[in-house]
Amino acid sequence: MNKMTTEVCTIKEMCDLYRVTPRTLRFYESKELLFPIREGQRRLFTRRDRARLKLILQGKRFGFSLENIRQLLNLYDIGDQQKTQLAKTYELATERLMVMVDQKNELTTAIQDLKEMLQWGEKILDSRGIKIEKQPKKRAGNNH
Amino acid sequence: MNKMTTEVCTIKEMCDLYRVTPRTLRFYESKELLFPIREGQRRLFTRRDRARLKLILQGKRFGFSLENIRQLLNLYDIGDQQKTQLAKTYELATERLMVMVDQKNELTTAIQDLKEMLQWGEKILDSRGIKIEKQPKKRAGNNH
DNA sequence: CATTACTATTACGTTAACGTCAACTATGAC
DNA sequence: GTCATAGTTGACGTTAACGTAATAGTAATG
Repeated sequence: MNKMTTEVCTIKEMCDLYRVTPRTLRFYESKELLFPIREGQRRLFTRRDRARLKLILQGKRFGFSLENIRQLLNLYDIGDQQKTQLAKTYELATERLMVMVDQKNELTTAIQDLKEMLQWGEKILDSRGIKIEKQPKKRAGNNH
Repeated sequence: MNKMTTEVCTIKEMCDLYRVTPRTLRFYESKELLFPIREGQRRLFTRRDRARLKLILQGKRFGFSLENIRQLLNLYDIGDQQKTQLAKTYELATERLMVMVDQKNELTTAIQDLKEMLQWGEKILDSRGIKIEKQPKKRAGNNH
């Protein structure tokens, strides 16, 4: 239609933009999460695909399964047409939120329990004159 | 030795005591997490096995992998003999704790983000006159 | 003796989300 | 032509922690 090639991007550009692998994008397409158009054989990802991918990655952060995300994206697409769809999306998100809150609570108590065990261990070690090396603030983003 | 059959218990008794399946116990044995003695073919779980199983289940709560738990149990068994082993256990637990804290933080922000999305959704739904059914406080501990 | 209740071993199935590899195709540079 | 680069499809591999048969043995009970 026009020359704005930034309207679509290749698989590699997508990978660089969103830090995913080609395999991931093809996988998402096979799962009907993305619908890149084809230029011959090649995939070209549109603005819509980019928007969807953003939502997919967000969804993963929230712990939704890909299948769940697919459903949510479909509801999104239908959009305003059916009110009930929006409510359904809301409901799914609410359920997910409750699960996450539960997980957080479990994690909180588990952390507490483990901390107590560690304190107990410190006493034992200390009573035997073993020194505890305090971890030197492990660096995040360590490339192996 | 004596008549106290409560010293050891059968696989079924173990299952009832710790709410696991026979498959799980056999699996743990195959992974060298448990070492039941044999009466002919049958497995008999000793006090030691019960203690280990308790620790295994605790470890799972903390998110340790079974392989990790196996190593920890081995260190436990060796016990006082080698000081370094205790320190190693302590170290592993500390690492695990840090991972858990990270997870909790991620979960906390994810929850926050999702809550914001939900509030946004509520406004949209509200502006369209769609009523939101507040979940009737889902019951925890629901035995299916 | 037959049935029922447990148990054992072996081995393949499950789930999610990709990774890895092989074999091919298409395109542009030189 | 041919080398390099990027892309494609297809299919099998991976990981964890068991689940699920299928088959067989053993023991107590009626």
